Amino acid sequence: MIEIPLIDLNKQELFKDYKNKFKALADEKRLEILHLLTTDGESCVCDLQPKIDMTQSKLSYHLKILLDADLITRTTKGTWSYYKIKEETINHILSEELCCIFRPSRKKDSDTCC
Amino acid sequence: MIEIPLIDLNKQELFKDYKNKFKALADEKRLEILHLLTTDGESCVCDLQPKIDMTQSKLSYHLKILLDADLITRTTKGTWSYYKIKEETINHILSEELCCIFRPSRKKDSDTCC
DNA sequence: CTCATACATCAACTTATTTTGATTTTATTA
DNA sequence: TAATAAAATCAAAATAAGTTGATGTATGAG
Repeated sequence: MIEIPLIDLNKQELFKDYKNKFKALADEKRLEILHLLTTDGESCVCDLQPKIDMTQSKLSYHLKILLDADLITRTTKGTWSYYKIKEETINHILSEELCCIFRPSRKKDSDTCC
Repeated sequence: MIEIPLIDLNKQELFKDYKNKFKALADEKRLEILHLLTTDGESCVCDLQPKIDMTQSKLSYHLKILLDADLITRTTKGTWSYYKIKEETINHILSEELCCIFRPSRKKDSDTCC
């Protein structure tokens, strides 16, 4: 006998993906990191560390969560890891009103900005 | 001696508020509830309960979290509690691409919709 | 080759969130 | 008035997430 799901599976998959992204956004420290990456652009861990008050291992932990949620990207050059906002994802999820906080390309110059 | 915060206080306040909203969104069950309220409009707990597979106390718990985050509103009529999407908040936070999932007024009829 | 730096990862621990079942409150109905 | 129904709340248990300090692994500089 076939069970009919209460809600279709594609939506369940979508919800799971959004849940992961919202979970990654659901932390003040991580919002701070995202904001820093938005204003300062691509940065390495050692750049971020003094700007937000956090130990290196904690910072790496939070960056990994943002990375896994596809909200940022990483490129490694030698012993440095450079992190950058993934605008594609951020813009897909967040409203334009949040633009000047987390959307680099919409920073301050648009009328629709806060 | 005055400490200069690494990041200004207004932004900290903003981040705290966003964190709370993202935290409320960071759960599959709650996204399901929001989606149901989006498609079905204002509903009471007893309407929602059979549609999503959840016990009453669990449902009330999750509704309270959405309510506290200002993502939905409640009106009580007699012994019923009716919950409704708070479009103002949803639209302020989420992108238009998420409209047909969580934004009642943008449902399906717009080209920018998914 | 040795040392310092940048970063990731790990395991133990602490804290926060979710689930469960029972209870309470208020309102409606018989 | 007694019985039922809707929904909120509570306390205990179960899960999950975040923090900490230590360790590992490259890489680059001297």
